[in-house]
Order: sequence, then structure tokens, then C-alpha cells
Amino acid sequence: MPLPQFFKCLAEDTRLKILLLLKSHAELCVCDLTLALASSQPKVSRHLAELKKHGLVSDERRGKWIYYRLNTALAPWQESVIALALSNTPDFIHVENTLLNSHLNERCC
Amino acid sequence: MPLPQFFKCLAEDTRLKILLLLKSHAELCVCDLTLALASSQPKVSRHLAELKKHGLVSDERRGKWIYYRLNTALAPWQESVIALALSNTPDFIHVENTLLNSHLNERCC
DNA sequence: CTAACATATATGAATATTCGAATATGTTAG
DNA sequence: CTAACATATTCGAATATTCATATATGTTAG
Repeated sequence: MPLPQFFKCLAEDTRLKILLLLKSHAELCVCDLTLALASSQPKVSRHLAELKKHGLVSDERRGKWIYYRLNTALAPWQESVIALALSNTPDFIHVENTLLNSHLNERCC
Repeated sequence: MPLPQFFKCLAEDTRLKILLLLKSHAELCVCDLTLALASSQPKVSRHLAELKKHGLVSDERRGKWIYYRLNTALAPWQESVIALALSNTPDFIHVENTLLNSHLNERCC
């Protein structure tokens, strides 16, 4: 992947939030993300497709759900970039994290 | 600056090359960059203005020339992102570095 | 098979980005 | 002041991105 393309993937609000959420949650399905981001399902799906196309995330279907993760084949330095953004600007996904966590709790209990 | 905006600045070929060149050369004037990037002067100037507008670079006029640097007020993690890109994908500015170095040598001697 | 649900894709409109060409501004030398 | 040079800005055309809406695909339960 050309270097600017990597940053282009991080250069949009929804995509960046997806990546940061996946950095802190290992795996999430589309409906989790749709809820956390308070966005439409097609919008989330389109951005996930973009991230997958460029190898930033991988997906795995399990039953009805499709789970997304950060691609384990990502270059370590690229993971570091995502980790740096996550730990240095926690506010950026604060609302989304709150929504997501209460949603995940309800699902389990 | 909103987080996606930072990555948007890095998401374009010319801007990213400017940032990586400034990471390895402390300061450069517009004509240095125009030559290194083999681009038109207005093109380089426009992208420099964009980078300055978002606080990624600073400029200083010295006589006819205007020298650009990475903004020292950049957050350390943001500098790290640029440093990671530079050291992990040296090929990305290889040609530009070669052009720039032979140009700088000629200027000095 | 069918209904219900999770996810993906197509379409077209709105908006944003990028570029080259032309022009403007600011500085220095003479 | 004027010429020459370095840099910045404007403008319109071309292209790319993003979105909402509608629709399609794939999976499971019954």
C-alpha cells in the first residue's frame, strides 16, 4: 500500500473511530460499530469495506454476524501509529466508547 | 486540531513528502522543496500553506527566502508518527532526497 | 420454503480536493 | 524607482469523497 494511502484511511472521522475502537476492543461486529458511532449501517459498512480493501482490518463471519479486527498483518509501525493516536487523544472516542460499553454489557448479562 | 485533520495533512503525496523531508533536514526553503519534489512552485506553496494553517510547519523569512520547519509546538506523539513513517518507509522519499542532497551540495560549494 | 435479521452494494447528488495557469505580493540589487 | 527573483494567491476545471436512500445478498429460525 502506498504510504499516503495508509494515512488517507485514518483521515476521516468514521474510519479513524472504527480503527481506534478496534484497537481497544479486539473485535466488533458491524452492529456494535453502528450503535457506538450512532451512524447508519450503510455508512459504517462502506467505511469498513474501504479499510478492508486496503488491508487495515480483516473480517470473519460467524453466523449472522461479521466480526472485524485490526489486520494482524499490519506493519508494527502502523499499529504504533494507531496506538499513539488512541492513547494521546482519548477524548476522540470517549462518547463512542461509552455507548459501546453499555451496549456490550447489556448483551452479555 | 481535530484528530482526523492531522492525518488528512499526511494523506497526500506532496504534503507527506514535505513533512518527511523536513523531518530529516531541519529547515528547507520553498525552492529547495520545489526542486526536490520536481513540482511546480505554486503546488508546493499551496501545500505548505495548508500545513502551516493546521500548525504542522512554521515559516521564517530570511531575505528573499522563506524557510520552513516542522513546528516545534507539534505534540510529541505527532512527531513520532512522522518519524515512524520516515524510518519505516525510506524509499518513499528516496528520489527526492537524492535530488535535494545534490542540490544542497552545489549550493554550499 | 419463508420470514426476519445482519450486512453489503449501487446510485446519484452534494461537497471537497487537487491541479495548472495566470497573477499578485514582497524583497533585494543596482 | 526599477528589474529580477522568491513566494503566495486566485480561479476554474477535473477528479475524488462522502452521504442518504434504495436495494441486494447471505444466514438462521421455524
